[in-house]
Amino acid sequence: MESQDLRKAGLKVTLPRLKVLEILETTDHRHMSAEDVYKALLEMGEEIGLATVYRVLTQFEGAGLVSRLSIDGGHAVFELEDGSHHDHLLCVRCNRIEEFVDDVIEKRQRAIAAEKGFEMTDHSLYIYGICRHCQSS
Amino acid sequence: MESQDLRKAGLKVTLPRLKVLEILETTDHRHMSAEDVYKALLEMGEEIGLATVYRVLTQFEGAGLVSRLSIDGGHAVFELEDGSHHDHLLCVRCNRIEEFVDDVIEKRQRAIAAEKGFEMTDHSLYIYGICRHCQSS
DNA sequence: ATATATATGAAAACCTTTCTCATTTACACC
DNA sequence: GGTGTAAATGAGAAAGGTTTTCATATATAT
Ligand SMILES: [Mn+2]
Ligand SMILES: [Mn+2]
Ligand SMILES: [Zn+2]
Ligand SMILES: [Zn+2]
Repeated sequence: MESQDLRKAGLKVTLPRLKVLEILETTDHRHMSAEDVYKALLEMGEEIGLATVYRVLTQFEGAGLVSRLSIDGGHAVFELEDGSHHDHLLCVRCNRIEEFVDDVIEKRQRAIAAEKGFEMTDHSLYIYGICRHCQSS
Repeated sequence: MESQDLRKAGLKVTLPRLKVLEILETTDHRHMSAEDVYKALLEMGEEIGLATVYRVLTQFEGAGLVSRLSIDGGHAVFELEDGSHHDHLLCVRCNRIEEFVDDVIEKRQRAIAAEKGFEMTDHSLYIYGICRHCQSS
């Protein structure tokens, strides 16, 4: 019952919010831009404004329901938050996104921040490359 | 003699290009946005268009003379290329940028790409935090 | 010196994201 | 179930960084 998730986050339960959540939960593209979500909703026959999609996604991010990736050069994609941190591999040919977790890297990052006297608040790591699928074509 | 660098890159030797190069070589802010470079040139009394600065920096990037960092949220900064790869720590309070190299992380990235079947072409890693200077204030 | 391909500056266009504001809606309360 | 009020919405304008357009100027080969 996702209405509860919204209430818990202090957000009123509105149709646009439920619909955005529904898209994120049912898509097979785990990582979607605001535009992607917007278009998916239009195709579903929903009437929604793009500004609302941006607002709702930003609110969801604030509520910890989704997380935002800032892909190279001002283009954000969103994904449902699953509680576990991970980083991303991006195919430069087809834009496929894969996920990974690496404890060695996570630990080294903390060590580097400490060495440099930084109180680490966050990090972003993207590996770019050509995915298996695109190599054979 | 930086004229040679330009010629080697197949770029005509023009005043705007020489001046942008000069700024990058003499600034004490190793990482500068296009706007930073533009303003520095205006203060020097140079007449140059912002579009030219963007163009020249992009050409320099193509020629391997500078590298571009895409900071979180559509704002690029440039630095003179020194041949050696490094990653960055960014202070979220004062925007200070520090550099680091970590071979363990570099190696793990290659291993992860290989595991996932990616032919790695590049990567980007930013550690965000509060710098030493900003912690005591 | 001349010709020609290339570079420049100013302004307009671009693209993603945010803001404004008039209108609609959710929900607490009676 | 109505009502009031604060919050949410949609349309379009605005923002902010970057790129494009196009007429003019410049570098370089001959
Ligand atoms: Mn992900
Ligand atoms: Mn650097
Ligand atoms: Zn691919
Ligand atoms: Zn700082």
